[in-house]
Amino acid sequence: MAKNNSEIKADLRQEILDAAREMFVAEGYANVSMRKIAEKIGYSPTTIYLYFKDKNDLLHQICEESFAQLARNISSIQQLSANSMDKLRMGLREYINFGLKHPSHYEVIFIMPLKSEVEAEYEMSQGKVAFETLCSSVSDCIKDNLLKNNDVGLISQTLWAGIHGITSLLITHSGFPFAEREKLIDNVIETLISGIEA
Amino acid sequence: MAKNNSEIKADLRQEILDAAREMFVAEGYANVSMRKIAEKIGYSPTTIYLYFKDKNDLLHQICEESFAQLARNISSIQQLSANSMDKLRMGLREYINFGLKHPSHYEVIFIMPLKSEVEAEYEMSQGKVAFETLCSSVSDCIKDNLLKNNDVGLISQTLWAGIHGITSLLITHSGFPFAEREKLIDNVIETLISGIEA
DNA sequence: AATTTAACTTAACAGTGTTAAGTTATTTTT
DNA sequence: AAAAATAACTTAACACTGTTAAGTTAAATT
Repeated sequence: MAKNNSEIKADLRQEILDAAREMFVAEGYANVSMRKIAEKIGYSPTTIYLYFKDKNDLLHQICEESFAQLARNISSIQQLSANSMDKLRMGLREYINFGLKHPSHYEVIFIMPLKSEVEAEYEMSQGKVAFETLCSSVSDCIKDNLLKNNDVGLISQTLWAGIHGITSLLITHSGFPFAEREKLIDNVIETLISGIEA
Repeated sequence: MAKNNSEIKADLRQEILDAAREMFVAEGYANVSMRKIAEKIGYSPTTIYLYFKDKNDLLHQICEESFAQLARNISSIQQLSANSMDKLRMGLREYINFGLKHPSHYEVIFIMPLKSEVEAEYEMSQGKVAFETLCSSVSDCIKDNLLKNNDVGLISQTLWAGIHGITSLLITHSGFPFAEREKLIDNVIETLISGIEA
């Protein structure tokens, strides 16, 4: 029943991550202080620094987890038995849905600029996995001769720009009088698909 | 030679705006404190609060100025003698260029989420002007029967999503191994245009 | 000449991220 | 079994932050 010490230690790191993620999502990164996180988990603020370099590092670790989740979601779509173009469409939609379902989270991951000295080292290491999943979906469409261009990287980055654009606009400019949400998202995806189609 | 008092007062507001903009651009909104701004202009920190409600308000006022500049830039393109589709293309490119030329500035305007109680009141009052300039450019293309859809708002929002996407990605994910910048921007614009074209 | 107003400052509050030093309990070594 | 080392955590403090209430000083108005 009782956990031994190493389990408790391992748990504490995850406990901090869980508490921080929940609070970042609920109140926004800037509005959550190390002291508040510490209070929530019942430790002193400085304990967090035993597990994470600083507040930015804590954010980065949470980003990694979320990137990994998004990558799994998109990846599982690619294993459905549908044509490559429809799977690409579904992948794009999953990306947007992921962002809109976790707006504060998406903000933290993709919108907020994370300037850290060590950022270059591990930046997007899981984010790259998610992007590469998109690339392989695009690659499948190219193999099926469905696109007018065969530069996988260029097309994938263009698609990413499009879906990141609509996702982040809907999140950060919530006061703007956008068209009906589903209709707008459909239009963005169909415009992108139609723009790269053969 | 010497300015009278009302001129000095009027100047001080602009002086604060100029100093704040320069520092926000150079160091990022979060890294500039009211005290640093005050020191730069040679007044006490609290003086700023005589001209602006709070730090967020100061940011909003700067945004308004920049929106207005962007709107003028795009608007002047629409008065060239070229076909409506090319002018639309040039407008899209001007938007992206504006963002990349003033990355910290763009960040402050379009990327950073500005949650203020009074935001809804004046949010994007100049931003709307910029957006409406894009709308009228789209509208011209529709009049010339060049688009496959005639929903001006929907198309404009889709285009905005695309150009905002590439601009903000290039700014905030500068560590990502993007394709060659000009090639990528061209591809985004051509994909969007080709996606809405008749 | 007295009063009001405008423009600005001082001092302070309540918070922030972060660090250095200290404590306590457990584990390892002798 | 006693001593030393380590791990896990806390206390106290530093140097900041945005913001406000109260105070000052000089000019304009009555």
